[in-house]
Amino acid sequence: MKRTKIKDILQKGKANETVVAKGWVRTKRGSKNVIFIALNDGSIIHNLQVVVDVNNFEESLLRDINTGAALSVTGKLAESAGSGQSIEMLAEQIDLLGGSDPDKYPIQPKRHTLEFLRENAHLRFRTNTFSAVFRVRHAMAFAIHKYFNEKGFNYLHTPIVTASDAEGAGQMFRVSTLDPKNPPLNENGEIDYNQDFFGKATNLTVSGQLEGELGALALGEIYTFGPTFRAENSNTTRHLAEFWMIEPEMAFYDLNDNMDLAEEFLKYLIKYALENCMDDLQFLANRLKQEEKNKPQDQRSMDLIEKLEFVLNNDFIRITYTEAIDILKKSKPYKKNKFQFPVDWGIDLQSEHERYLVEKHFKCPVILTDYPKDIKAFYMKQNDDGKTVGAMDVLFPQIGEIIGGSQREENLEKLEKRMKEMDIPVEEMWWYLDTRRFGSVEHSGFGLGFERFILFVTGMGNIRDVIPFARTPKNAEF
RNA sequence: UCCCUAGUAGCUCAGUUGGUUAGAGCGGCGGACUGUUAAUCCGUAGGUCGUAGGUUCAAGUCCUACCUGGGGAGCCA
Repeated sequence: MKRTKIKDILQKGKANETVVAKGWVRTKRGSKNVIFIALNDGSIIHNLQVVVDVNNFEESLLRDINTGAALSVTGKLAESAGSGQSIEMLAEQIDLLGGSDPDKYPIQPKRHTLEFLRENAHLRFRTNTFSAVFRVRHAMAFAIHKYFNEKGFNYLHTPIVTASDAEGAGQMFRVSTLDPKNPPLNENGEIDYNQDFFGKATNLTVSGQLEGELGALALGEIYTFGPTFRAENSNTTRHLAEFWMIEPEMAFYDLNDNMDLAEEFLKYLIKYALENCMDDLQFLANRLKQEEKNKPQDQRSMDLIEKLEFVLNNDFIRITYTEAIDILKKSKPYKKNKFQFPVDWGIDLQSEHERYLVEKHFKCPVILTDYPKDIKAFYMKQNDDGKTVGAMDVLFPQIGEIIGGSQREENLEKLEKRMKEMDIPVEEMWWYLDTRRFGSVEHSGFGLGFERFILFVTGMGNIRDVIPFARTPKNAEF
């Protein structure tokens, strides 16, 4: 007999039907004559309650059914006599597929801290919280492809190994096959990368954007969705050394089109989550409530599902950097000297400023546009005022910058001039500049940090808990 | 990288101004219980107090360095 997934049993199973369920034991409890096993197979957050008449089974088998063990159970479904579930299974045959020593299995049937589970990342999928998080993560990855496919975007695979160090997005991981103990040297005594695998120094990508632009300026609209690597020594709840990024790039889009797309895209994903992941979201919402119940009222976050619905049903606020500086200068914390960092036109906004705008002033996602050119990348569209560029950052409560994007400078002379000003090697970037030489058009794009978005949707607090195996400074276990 | 903070049983933590044999809850194990919901009740085992130095008659407790975790900041997605 084929196995039936527990999701299907719980949602479609009928009394008196005989089925086979396979899964892992969450808890076992019971008395002299009857034992209850909570069985979970990852298909849904809920467990199947297996009812075992002790007299029908070998004592040694029952002894081996411990938390974490894998079972195949055949039995008849029945309306539950207990109150926690509507349907349950009366076991007729139980096979122990894989035992689990209760003395050594780290995941106990009790509350664990997220820190402990992070150190047991190989087994944390077996908890309610992490199975919920990773089902939601999957659903969001799927919805991303679905959204772009429906809009006629092409999924473009940009390279993971790159020779370009001009992307300007931070420190890179070197990729090399040279002997680290005895690398070949050139006349100047420097490492001779001509002898390396690719004949030049190469790194892991920090962004697929530049290659993405090449695709967009022919295919029209493309997006990338792949791993991204930054060798920054960042130790925060929202940075990873290896993370996944979605980067759409569109020809014939100006900054407003870009913002419209970003907003529509985020709302599409949130709607998809609400329509397809309700069980998991409900669980995560409760988890968050439990976690925060000891906090004072004003420090608790909004109910997760209410928060998602709020973002879905409200327009994002769109203001310029200049207007934001104005608002900050008129704000209470500014006047009372509560900000730690200065607020002045031309300097980048600090976390505290962004949080004030999003969480206190507007209480809504905010898109900031038209930043001073000196704090933004070389490729951004230079505005007519000569001072600002057509950048846009989407700021979310708690997470901060979730999207960073811009209209791209399509004018060859302006772009080359800016590159020289910022010491970007123009000659090496000949392939990028060719798009401006031949049929250059207005175009735009942005990058969405996938894990930051998953933080928002799941209500989790640490980015290391929304990626299966986190890579952070001093940590590449598993 | 900087600032703050923590490291005591499998897990979560308590351990007073340094002072005899280091505690609890949960989990594990054994037992009880005619259907439980992270079951309940009784019993039981389990600890080089992060590592290395130092101060002291005496260090889980004080000092120094290092390692690791957590929070915040910077860099950014």
